[in-house]
Amino acid sequence: MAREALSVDIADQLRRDILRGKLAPGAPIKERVLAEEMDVSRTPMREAIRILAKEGLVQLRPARSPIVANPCFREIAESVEVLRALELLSGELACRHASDAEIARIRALHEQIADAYDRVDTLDLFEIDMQFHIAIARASHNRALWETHMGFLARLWRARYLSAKQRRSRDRVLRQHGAIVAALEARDPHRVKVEIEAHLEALLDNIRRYLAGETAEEPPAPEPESEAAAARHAGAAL
Amino acid sequence: MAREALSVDIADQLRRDILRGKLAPGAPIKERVLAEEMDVSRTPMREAIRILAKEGLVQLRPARSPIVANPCFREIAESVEVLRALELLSGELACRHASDAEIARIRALHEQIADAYDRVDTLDLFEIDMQFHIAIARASHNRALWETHMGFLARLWRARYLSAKQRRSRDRVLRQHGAIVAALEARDPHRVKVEIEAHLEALLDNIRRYLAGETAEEPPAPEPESEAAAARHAGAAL
DNA sequence: CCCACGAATTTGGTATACCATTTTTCGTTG
DNA sequence: CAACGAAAAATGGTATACCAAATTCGTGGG
Repeated sequence: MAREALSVDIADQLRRDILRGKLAPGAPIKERVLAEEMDVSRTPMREAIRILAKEGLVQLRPARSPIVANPCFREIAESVEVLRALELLSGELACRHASDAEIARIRALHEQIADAYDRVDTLDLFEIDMQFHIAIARASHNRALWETHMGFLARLWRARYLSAKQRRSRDRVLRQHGAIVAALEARDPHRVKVEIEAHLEALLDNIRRYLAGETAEEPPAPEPESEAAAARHAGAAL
Repeated sequence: MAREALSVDIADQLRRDILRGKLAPGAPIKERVLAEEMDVSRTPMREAIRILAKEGLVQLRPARSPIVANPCFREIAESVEVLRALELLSGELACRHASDAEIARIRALHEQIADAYDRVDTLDLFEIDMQFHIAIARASHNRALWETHMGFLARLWRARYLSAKQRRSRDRVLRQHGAIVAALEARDPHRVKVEIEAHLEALLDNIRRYLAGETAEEPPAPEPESEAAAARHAGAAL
């Protein structure tokens, strides 16, 4: 038994393809062709698609090909709002619970970013950025929190990546990261909160600017999704 | 094509069985026997199990039967901490974005609870309680928020239910609900925040009391789950 | 009597085949 | 030539069969 996994490998691969743009937003995900391309059967491919759907990277449609999610600005902004709440909590808890070693690692990641700044390509840089933010969430020592946080990072990967590509914002990002690290080292929850908020505000600005006038193509959200149907998630239909 | 569904029906059924206690915490979920019991094939049963796993109600183990999640107090407390952040944000946004009709519906649910107070059985009462909290989250008009919020409600269903069963806490719960509704009607974010915080604090107290000395049977968390493996979720291994 | 080793069974993961619905295309007709 | 309709192709959902790993239980040796 392949100890827990072909489907997650496929999911990883798909995720990369989506985030790298090989599968454009809005593109259909045909499980048959993708399964053949990757030389696996439909079953694990199907599971992989579900995994990505839960993460919000692909959108399932009843009796239709799933498509690569293509969130409008409003949807992105809503996710960022939740991400803000999660990161603020992470920061607060990290001040209380993080070990010195964990904070040191966060600083190390920050310096790694500053170091690689204009040596490596944006995507590689962005990977470290991701690790930086994940490390903060993990430093909260709250598993439910960092797992959820990671889910939102994945969901916002593309938007964050597009934001990070805008070179002129890099100085600001670097400064903000530095400020966050310093506040963590001081274990000053209020400063951490302020700095994280500023960082996310800047992210939202970048995204807003990027998406300003372009894709007004998609309908806001044709899906009705009745409250009753949605409520099943919580077992409300018990 | 049964318009997107058998697996979610099964998931609903399983969720009910878990929450109603038919499948006790720690019990193994054998996809073969459950599939036969429900007279479906293993494929959709498998998908259903994954759905519940993502919700945190069942726990997948590599090369082992999944088991019904049996979180220890620490894990519950961590989830409640995240739930607090989500509900605080919900309350704040609801103050700004909720329609009067939505707030009226929240009050109606509150009064329905007060009404049914000691007429109906705890489980039915609890369903309404669930709807009450979901309605607040939905009033935020932030889809990502209320979906995530609903996920945590599901994850905490059992703990919340056990808390709600303690009759002597019901008066307090009712008072707190009333205070939350009043604060929402006044659209006073600060009051909403205070009241929600009190409500969740009480919840945690109840759970703590309930689980006080009993199940110290399970190992804290034998799963190492390397950071690298976990980081895949966020595409960090890109 | 206990421990160790191995075979059988259990169980989850994967592949393949089948079915139902939807979409598309092509032919016919007004 | 356009529009409607039926047939065919495509696609996702479900069922079944097969495989490999892991646990378990029985047996033999110490």
